[in-house]
Amino acid sequence: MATIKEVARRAGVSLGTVSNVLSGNVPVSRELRERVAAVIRDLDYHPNHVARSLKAKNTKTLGMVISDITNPFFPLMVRGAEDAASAHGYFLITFNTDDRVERERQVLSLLRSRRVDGLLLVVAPNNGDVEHIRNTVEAGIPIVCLDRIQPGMALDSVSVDNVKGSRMCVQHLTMRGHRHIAIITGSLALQTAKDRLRGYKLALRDAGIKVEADLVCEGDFREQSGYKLGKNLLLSPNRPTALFVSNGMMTLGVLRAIEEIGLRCPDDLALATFDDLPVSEAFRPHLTSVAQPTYEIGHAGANLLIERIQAKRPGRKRISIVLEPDLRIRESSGRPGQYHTAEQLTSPPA
Amino acid sequence: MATIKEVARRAGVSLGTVSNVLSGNVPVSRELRERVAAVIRDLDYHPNHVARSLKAKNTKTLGMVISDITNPFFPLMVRGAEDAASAHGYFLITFNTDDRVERERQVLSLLRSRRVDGLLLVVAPNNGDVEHIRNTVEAGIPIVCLDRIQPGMALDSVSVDNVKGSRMCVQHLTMRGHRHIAIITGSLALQTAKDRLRGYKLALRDAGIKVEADLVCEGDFREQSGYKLGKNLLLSPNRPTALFVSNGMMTLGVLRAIEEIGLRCPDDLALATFDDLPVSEAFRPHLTSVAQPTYEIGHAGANLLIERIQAKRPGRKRISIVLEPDLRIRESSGRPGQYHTAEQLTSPPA
DNA sequence: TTGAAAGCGCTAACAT
DNA sequence: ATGTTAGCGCTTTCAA
Repeated sequence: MATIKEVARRAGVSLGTVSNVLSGNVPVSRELRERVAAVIRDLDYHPNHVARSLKAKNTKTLGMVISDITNPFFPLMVRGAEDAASAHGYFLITFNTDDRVERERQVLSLLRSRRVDGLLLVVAPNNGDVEHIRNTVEAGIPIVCLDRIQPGMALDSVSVDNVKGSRMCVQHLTMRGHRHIAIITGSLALQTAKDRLRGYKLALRDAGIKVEADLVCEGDFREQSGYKLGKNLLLSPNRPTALFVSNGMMTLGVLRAIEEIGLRCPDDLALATFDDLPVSEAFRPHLTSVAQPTYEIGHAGANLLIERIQAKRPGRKRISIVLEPDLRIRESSGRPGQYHTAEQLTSPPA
Repeated sequence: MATIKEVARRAGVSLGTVSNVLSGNVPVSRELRERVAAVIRDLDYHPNHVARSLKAKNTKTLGMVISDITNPFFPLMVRGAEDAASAHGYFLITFNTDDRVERERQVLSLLRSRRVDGLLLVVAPNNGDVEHIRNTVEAGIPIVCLDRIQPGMALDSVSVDNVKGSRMCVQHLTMRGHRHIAIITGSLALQTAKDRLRGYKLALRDAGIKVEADLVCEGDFREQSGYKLGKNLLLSPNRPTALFVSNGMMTLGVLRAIEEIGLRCPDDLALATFDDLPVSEAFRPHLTSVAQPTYEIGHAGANLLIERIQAKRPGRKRISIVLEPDLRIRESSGRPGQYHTAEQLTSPPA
């Protein structure tokens, strides 16, 4: 592979001149410029970005750490981040942690060796095990948390108002007349999951409904836990008339459970969920859901990160961008007035 | 950020010794080893991989070029590639081209500047505009094509037997009794799309059915084209009794068209499709489809690429791995014997 | 076993 | 406007 030296030799100019032609920072005479350009084309020369990075002490690369790209929630977020990064001349390297802290630790270490200029981080559930994150911050690497925020660690973040979103959504269920509303939460080691639970409780309180402990089930944001907990819930003697699921993947599991048991939604059970997955129009029933501006989270996150890197947003003050969720009322939560008899609202059919 | 020099100074050893401790290639006395290790921990030292790359003339990085990560077909493929890359100590950088050649050209150039060790490439529809790919190969950068193969360019590839897959699938439709079977193809600038059309034609021939030109519609593998062509087809006087769609995204569009028109599937129309998207269990009707081993394509592709890079598979001979598709018969193509009256099979209801 | 030093390809400061 | 050169952080000879 050709080097800048080779180009200089063939064009009969000095190495610095080629560099100047390339960067455009220093004026070069028309003649030399054209001679150099011609050689570059002939040789199909591509400047060695590795060498540039070593010299410049930056890599124009961002690291993005998510749980799993095959979770349909993430691709839009990644795409948003990538588009923003690209627009500013940055590369984006994405890593999956499968929500395991050990893997997150390992990934951060690799990314630091690669000298990424900054990090977009969807934290794994960690129960306070954040040494690796703290070290990274101390090493001077800017971090922007996406989607989930890390409590107790003044990091920049872009997230959604989870409390508000689930509160709106559960409120919608109470307004349909439900008083037996269950929730399947995410792992409560995540602030996101706690917040969504909090919104649920607030909505119940607003409606003067007591929280029933056996209607609150802790899942882990994965399909399987939605299936299992959904099945338990729907087969239990205290079957709820409505179910709020804290994310889209678990809802897929719940749908499977509903079908297996042979219940009909929304007739036998009203369903509403956090997340409106991209292909959800093809789901039946159409799901009432709280949509997040997923692309925007990634996009705004990358933009904020780049501003931090370029120190256009200096200072120690943390920046938290909180985006608005959007309640989309559809088929799965039933029609207005559908649920109104005492039996329907309080107990399952015999 | 600490350097190897700093570590050496603090440990009171030479710079080479630290390097030897790090690599483990050269024996170092226990004492020095421990002293160095301690300093590394204290300083939270992370070896500068950029410098290593410059020296070593490799980056331990693979480039992956796909059309669009938000297309649900790709995440599993990317994950497969990433898992394989990770297992061998490689990074994976993913880029979207949105199936535009100009963007592909640009991306390859960026990737070459970054000195990736090899490329995983899902080619964009290009009508022979492949100069940038040829240049990359000539520069000595190994390329493995995924999913789509590039005709006329002896590149390594991992793909699926598209002819066989669509032939099986359309054969299934003819065996249900259909004789008016339409196809929505992908962009015929792609070999993949041509192959799936070929399988369709073969299946018709097998069943002694003539190809009707107005039942063959060229789309572009995107949702919107499925919607539009689906709508045309279903509203045309020569409405087919069955429809084979060449990929999953276009099928989403077709489902939307079916719903808007108010047709019932499979009763009014039998539907079958290439691709079995990850969340498709939640679709209604359940789709009869040809599933591809998507994860495996990415995984095998990355493994093959790494073998090429490490020259464990030397020689000029091209390697083509062709994986088997899997026909999954479900609800959307109807029940056996469902379609048997002459009217149902030849003309739409008045 | 350990240390010293050259050099990977580039940028930028300096000299001409 | 152009050329020369030091040095980014590392690996890898080569010498000691």
